[in-house]
Amino acid sequence: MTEIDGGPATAPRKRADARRNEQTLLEAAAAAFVASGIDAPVRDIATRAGVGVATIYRHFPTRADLVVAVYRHQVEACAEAGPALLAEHDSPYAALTRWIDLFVDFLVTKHGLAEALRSNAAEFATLHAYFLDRLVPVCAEILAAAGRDGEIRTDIRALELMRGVGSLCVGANQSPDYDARRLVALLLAGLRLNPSDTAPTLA
Amino acid sequence: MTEIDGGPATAPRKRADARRNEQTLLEAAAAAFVASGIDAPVRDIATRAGVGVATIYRHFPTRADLVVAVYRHQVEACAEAGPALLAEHDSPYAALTRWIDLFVDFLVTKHGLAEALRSNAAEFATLHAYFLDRLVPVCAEILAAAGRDGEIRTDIRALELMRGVGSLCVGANQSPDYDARRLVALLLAGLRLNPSDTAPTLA
DNA sequence: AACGATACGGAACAAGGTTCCGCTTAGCAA
DNA sequence: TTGCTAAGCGGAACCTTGTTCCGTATCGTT
Repeated sequence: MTEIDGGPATAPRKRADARRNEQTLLEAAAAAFVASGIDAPVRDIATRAGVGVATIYRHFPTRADLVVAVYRHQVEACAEAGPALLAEHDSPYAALTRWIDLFVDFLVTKHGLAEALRSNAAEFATLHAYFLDRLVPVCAEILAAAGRDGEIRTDIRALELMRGVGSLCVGANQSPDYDARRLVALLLAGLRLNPSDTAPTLA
Repeated sequence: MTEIDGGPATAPRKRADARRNEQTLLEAAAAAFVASGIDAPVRDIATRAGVGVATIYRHFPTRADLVVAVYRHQVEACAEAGPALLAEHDSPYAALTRWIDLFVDFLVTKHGLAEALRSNAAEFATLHAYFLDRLVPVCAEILAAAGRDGEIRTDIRALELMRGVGSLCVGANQSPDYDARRLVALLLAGLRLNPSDTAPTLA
């Protein structure tokens, strides 16, 4: 996203210290997110990075911008895994379960991310725009393939499914006896047209 | 919960103004919850009730205590509906879907309640203790009946299912294109051992 | 070396939760 | 009826966290 240089008369390339700070902030934020979830206090992140709070707002106007920047690589990896999984599995449904696995892994290891993704608060508009725009089409492609093969019902949209999965992942780390994966598996089982094809056990 | 009088040497019966205030607070809180969700600012509730903030804390030490008190009646009604539904439906699975419907209705009409129920934050311990202690056994009974009849898989516990449903209901009112009920239906479909028995359409 | 634009830090402000403390008043007894 | 005491009350004060503002420092260029 940040242009290295490139196009004709794009952004005039930021000052060196600004670029340095942005990088430092990303690392500090990543650390803070691991320690306290994505709701880590702005001051904490600023302190970790050794900058003032205003610097954070200057680089990342909303928390969502920061979150997006921190997790962009992982979202990208998840998105790219979709076509790959489709290619390497004969059954699109198998690819779907594997891909959803990746998505769940991503969500549950980032404390608070599922919650933010679920929320519709204006602050997270950026986060929605990026995460969903990037991942929904991937999910839709897998769903469509499975639908064509008659493996699953076709009356569910990708966004809807991902919202559901995201909701189930909220709070995954809050209780030892809440296993988001089992419930997601149940949800996916609900998609099947002929469930006797698959093992009926829940993980 | 508040003893009218009763037992031998129990709580020494609060002062009249205290009892009056408690009632006023419950009404004010109910109104505030409808207007702003269960996260309504303490000051708002206090203003509505015409009391100071400390009075709220005195009667309801945590927000969860207040929430529980406000919704106790409705939780009770939901709990009592369980056995009734089982009795009036031949298929326990049908009773299950109806009962879950009631539960979902309850959650989605109380902004923020599902979220609180899902959360494991220490503050909501009281809320968990009451809501879940009261409703989980009811759900368990219906699940067991459906399991005995071979309608659903038996490897899912009531608490687990209710957590899942609760999670799906979080954010039900946040997006016009998020329909918690459809997803809950999908989750319940995932429970079925022989889904071809039921209509495969999602509401 | 100097200058203008960019970026910075931290104080200041806002909003919400929680606690503290001096005052009020219900309930009881003389 | 009048006093007394403890339960109860109100709201100011305090803490935490997000957000903005502004005087100052620094970069990059001339």
